[in-house]
Amino acid sequence: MFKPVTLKEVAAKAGVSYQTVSKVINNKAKVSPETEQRIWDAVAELNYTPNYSGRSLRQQRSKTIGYTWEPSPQDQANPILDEFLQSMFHAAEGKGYYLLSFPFHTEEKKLLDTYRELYYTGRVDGFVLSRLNYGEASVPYLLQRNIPFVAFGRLEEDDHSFPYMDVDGARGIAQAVEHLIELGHRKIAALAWPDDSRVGNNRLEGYFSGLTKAGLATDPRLVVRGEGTAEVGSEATGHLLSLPEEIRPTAIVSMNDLMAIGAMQAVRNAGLQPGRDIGVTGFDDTPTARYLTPPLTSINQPVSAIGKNLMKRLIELLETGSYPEPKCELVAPSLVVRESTAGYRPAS
Amino acid sequence: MFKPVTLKEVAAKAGVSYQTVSKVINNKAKVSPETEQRIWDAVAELNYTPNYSGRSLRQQRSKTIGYTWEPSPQDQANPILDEFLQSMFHAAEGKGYYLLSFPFHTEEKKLLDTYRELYYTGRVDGFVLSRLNYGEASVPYLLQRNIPFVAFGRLEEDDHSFPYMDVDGARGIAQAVEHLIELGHRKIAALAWPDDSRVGNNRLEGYFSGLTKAGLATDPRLVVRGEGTAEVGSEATGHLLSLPEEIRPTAIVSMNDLMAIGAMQAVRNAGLQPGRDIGVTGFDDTPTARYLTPPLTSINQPVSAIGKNLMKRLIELLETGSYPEPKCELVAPSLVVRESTAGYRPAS
DNA sequence: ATCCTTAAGGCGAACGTTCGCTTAGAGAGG
DNA sequence: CCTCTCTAAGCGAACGTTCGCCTTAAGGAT
Repeated sequence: MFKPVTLKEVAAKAGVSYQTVSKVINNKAKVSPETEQRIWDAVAELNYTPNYSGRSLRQQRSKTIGYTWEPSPQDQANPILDEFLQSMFHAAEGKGYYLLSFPFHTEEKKLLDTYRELYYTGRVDGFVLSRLNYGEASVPYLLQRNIPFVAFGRLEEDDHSFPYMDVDGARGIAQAVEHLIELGHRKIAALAWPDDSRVGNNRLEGYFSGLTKAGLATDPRLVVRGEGTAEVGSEATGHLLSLPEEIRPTAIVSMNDLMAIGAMQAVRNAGLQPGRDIGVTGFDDTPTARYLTPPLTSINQPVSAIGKNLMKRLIELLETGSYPEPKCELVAPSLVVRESTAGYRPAS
Repeated sequence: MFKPVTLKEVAAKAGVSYQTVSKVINNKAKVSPETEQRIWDAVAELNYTPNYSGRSLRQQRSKTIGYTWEPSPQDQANPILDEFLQSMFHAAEGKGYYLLSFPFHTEEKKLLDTYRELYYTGRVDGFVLSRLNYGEASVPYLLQRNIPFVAFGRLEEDDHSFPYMDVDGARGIAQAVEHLIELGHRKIAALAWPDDSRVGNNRLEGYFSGLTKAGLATDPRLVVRGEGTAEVGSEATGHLLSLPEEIRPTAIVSMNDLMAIGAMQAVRNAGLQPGRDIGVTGFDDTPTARYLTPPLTSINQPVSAIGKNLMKRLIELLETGSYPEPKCELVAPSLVVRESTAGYRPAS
């Protein structure tokens, strides 16, 4: 391919041993100023670039972080992927680290094998995980082998066995609930996920706590569970709107934007106007949210901050051997109010 | 970190020289079946994993491909990123290649420097570029240094100086135009991009050719240019709808979905119904498209096929030294018809 | 004069591979 | 019985670094 310039050539040009050149380059040198200058000149003149393989072979570290993620279905762009990736490798760059991405395998064994191979071949020094769910096999697998990693998301509410950062989903939904109550809503329904979703359960918790905190009763009939798709959101909302007047909700809190989109469709189908007649909120603040009719009130996650921080901490773990405190951290999302919760006019 | 298992340990266990183990592992061996079995047993027992740095140092290749991309603004998710990345590293995996992603620098010198560093340190063997535009400095930079790369997108219509795959944007827009003509539209407008966009110009060309082919006259007053945002789409459409009756368009072809979203808003603001009164089409088939009211007719790019193919070809280039024919390839996008072009009732 | 310290830089070794040449031994052919 | 060929495996070298110890010379203190 290309003729690599090596330490030896630089050394020859500068009239020193090649090990001395190495020392100068790595700032570990005891050298006279003149020699140092000669060496730097030679480096510049030959356009010397230290060879990565040689370096990592010697140092036994790859300065590379592995990351994989579950691909999104076609109708549902991953709203945070771009931002998350960008924030991570920007944080990594300054320290000389890069991000290696690799295929996500749904088959568990294959996925774990990929982790194993990447780590034990020395291609990566550690991993970033994301979107964890109950029973995620990767976590114990990596922990058991002492493979360094950090996660965006957690497994159990109070599990501090591995370093992570996560969005306080309960807090976010609670904010949405408070916002609706402030607008005058009293009967608020929730579109929730199946109860095998950790993230879903956490968010739903915020729904209950938000209501309770405001002194409102919770009603199991107002909580509908299903896959987080527009279709499910629409059907569930149709059902909610058909409830008898005295319990029929005037607002709907969804655990993600997609369900909220379905909800708004169902509201319109029922001849009602989202926002004015029925308040609707989402979660994720997908780019789509602002282009819906009406624009959707949603909850935005501080993705960049999380990516940057996770990377910074992982690198610190790799370089110092210990993870900085706090090992686990929750960050608050922020409510973005749009017209889907504006202009509510209580019927009574 | 971890105690790596080396060839020598395997060799000791199998009672052969370590070079022989290497040969067996790489299938370059002339060894007796029994010895081979002994070696494989030892490999399995010790859980041997060949060291990546050692290998790539010796072979002078990293089996890694670099990729960077311009981050999307927050309100505008990159509709193809996930699919493109996934398709690339799935195609790469089988051949033992992985994808290294790194920060995109808007500052040209810094970007080129990153390319240079990654290549000359031997961290990557080549690159994938995407979203090229006129005067893209990376292309000549890489060509001049003989750094291997492939591109998603081209620079000039008939430039075959580097290998690429691209979507035939003109063809896609022409399809949209044909579709509208078939529905009975005769006055069709275009929301185009500024003329410094190669992609935009290419797509716009399809608008003209589509009209011409159907024997319809083109009218410069029906072509509005601007940044590809919803705001611009909306304003431009407002302007188009205020044109005198005899030239006022009944359909609007946009160069991307975002402008089409704006267009539909403007149509509704004018008291008209997108689809029935004014046909609207987009480009990109973003996930948003199907959740708009009404769902947006758009043009879908075969992203996965492109990613897979590009990667396959780049690897072939790297391993054989020559790029497979055809060096440059255009692929046709497909029109996805939805309600924004359904139910048109000519006023006359 | 002798000893010690310090600055400046040399040098051998090792990180884990793969490549290509060499060699030992067995069997075949004359 | 000698030579040739072939097979199975060994062996030295090299890929480009970094690490830690060693050497040398100069200078200062005693």
